[in-house]
Amino acid sequence: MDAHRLLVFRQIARSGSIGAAARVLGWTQPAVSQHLRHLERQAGLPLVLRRPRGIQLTEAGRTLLGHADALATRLHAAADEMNALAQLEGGTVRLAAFPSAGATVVPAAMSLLAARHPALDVRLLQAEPPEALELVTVGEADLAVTFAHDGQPFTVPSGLVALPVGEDPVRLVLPNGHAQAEAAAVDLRSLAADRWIAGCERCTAHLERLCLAAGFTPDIRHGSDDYVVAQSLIAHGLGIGLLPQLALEAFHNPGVTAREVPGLRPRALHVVHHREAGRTPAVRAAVRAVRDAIAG
Amino acid sequence: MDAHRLLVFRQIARSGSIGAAARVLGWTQPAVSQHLRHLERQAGLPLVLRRPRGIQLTEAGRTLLGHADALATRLHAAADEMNALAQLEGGTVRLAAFPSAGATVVPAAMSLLAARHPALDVRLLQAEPPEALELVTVGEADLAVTFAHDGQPFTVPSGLVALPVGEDPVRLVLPNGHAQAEAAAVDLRSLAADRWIAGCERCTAHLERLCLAAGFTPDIRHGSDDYVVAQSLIAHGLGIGLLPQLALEAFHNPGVTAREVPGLRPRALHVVHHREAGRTPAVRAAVRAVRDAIAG
DNA sequence: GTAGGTTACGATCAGCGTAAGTATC
DNA sequence: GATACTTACGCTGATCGTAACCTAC
Repeated sequence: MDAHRLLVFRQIARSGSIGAAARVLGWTQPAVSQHLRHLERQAGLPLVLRRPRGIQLTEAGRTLLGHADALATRLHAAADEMNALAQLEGGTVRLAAFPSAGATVVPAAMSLLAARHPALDVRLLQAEPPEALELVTVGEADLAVTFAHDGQPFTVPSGLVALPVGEDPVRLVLPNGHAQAEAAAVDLRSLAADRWIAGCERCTAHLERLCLAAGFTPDIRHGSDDYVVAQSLIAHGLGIGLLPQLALEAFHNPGVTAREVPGLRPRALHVVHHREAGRTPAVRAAVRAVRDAIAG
Repeated sequence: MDAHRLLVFRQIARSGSIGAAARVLGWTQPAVSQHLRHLERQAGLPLVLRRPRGIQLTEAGRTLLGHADALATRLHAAADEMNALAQLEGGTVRLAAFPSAGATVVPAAMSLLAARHPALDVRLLQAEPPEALELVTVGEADLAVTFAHDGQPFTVPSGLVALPVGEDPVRLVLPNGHAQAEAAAVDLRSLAADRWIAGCERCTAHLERLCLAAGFTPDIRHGSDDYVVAQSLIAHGLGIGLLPQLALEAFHNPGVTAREVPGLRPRALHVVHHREAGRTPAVRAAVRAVRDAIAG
């Protein structure tokens, strides 16, 4: 059964004659006649009775018309739904973001998205960058918000693309009253003797790389990728650490002081999605919203 | 939305890759790829994510797949139903027949049809030939069983075709004990003085034409197109008449005697249907059954 | 190398239009 | 003659195949 012919047949049935159907379709009469002939040959049955003032459906024709109507309805529904998705009048976008972004810029971005496209369903999944990339790779998330420290090679799995969406300065975090808390200019070299609190795996690597460049190996006593825990450890004088600005925006323990370190490069923020997803309106809108939330 | 492309897309989704879909379809990979590209362009959305070992559906793709599945199901259902009608594994045929046929050959034909095609739904409508033709013309019956007396022009409305299916001898019906009831050979001329019982309009015209040819005008006292009534009138000695053999087979009043009249031509029996209906299997089967019932 | 996919382009065939013919009113 | 449809046939264009190329593993 050829669906196209079925739709032509439907027009014949609705118009009441082959010629009328041809006029509606913008075709000539023989073109429509041929379609009907093919359909009847394929069905092995006459579908219409040719009468002087038009056609009349046979039993087979009435039966087929029911199917043709259902077909047309389906096709329209499909087109409508595709249009809704293209116009962002529906659909879902799933964001995977690391915690400090999930507590700051991502909610802001989601709020922007909700305002711009109320019908869009936005969902947040919390995941550190490596897991976030995996979620996108396997299709459980549409967009990952990730970071990469300066000097760390930032590569994404093949098939994915990363777009820079901003930077996140890295601060030195000291307990209130620390010797360097009020110094004019902070230098890592002056902290070689301190004890350190490390963060996530990649943050720890970044810290070690920086200290090595400054001429010492940091004495890392504790580690936590939870910025609330890290600040608490620091506030209790158990060590010092580096924390990104986003983490300090998400939560700032009053017992700690954050200092800018000259020469300390910010970490880069990216959004990552499948290469093809860059043409999905919902993903594009989400990317714009994340970028605007960071810029705003 | 192009239905054909949708079905190709369905195959892609089911196969898990464009190449696999191409193999199933017996096409090359680029052919399938093009279909997908057109579909994505028309939808304005990516439908699949191209991954190293095949494709993965996007949200739009999953949505569209649902519609494509529904479409395929419909098309199969339509084909199945057309096939059932073509194979006489379903469907309806409506017969319009005049009373004496409806009481004799048509039930026999319906019985034959039921035996040959148990799933076929056969319906009988009783109607004198002119009305039967009208029923077929307007589509309320598929097949008319009609008769035409010898010498009567038998024409059917345009668009309809008539097929001869047999003959029905016309008998002279006399009350038992009538002078001619036991004669060696009956001659209409010997009945010029009798009173007559006429039948339906066309039968009356036929009777008058026969009598005129025999040299007299019949003294018609009563008329009834009901053969039971007519025979009752004759049995009571109120007149004599002509009745077709089918009417006598349907009902024979023991008070009447039927005689063959040499030279009296039988009436012709036809089945009539729309020209196109001649290719409808159910109608063809019904025609065969009527013909076989008359011949058997 | 193998597997999956795309782009570019040529060739073929489905399908529409034109023209001519049939039938009914 | 007007309307409805079919048949015959030519031409165009959608669509499929071939060839060349890209990417990932």
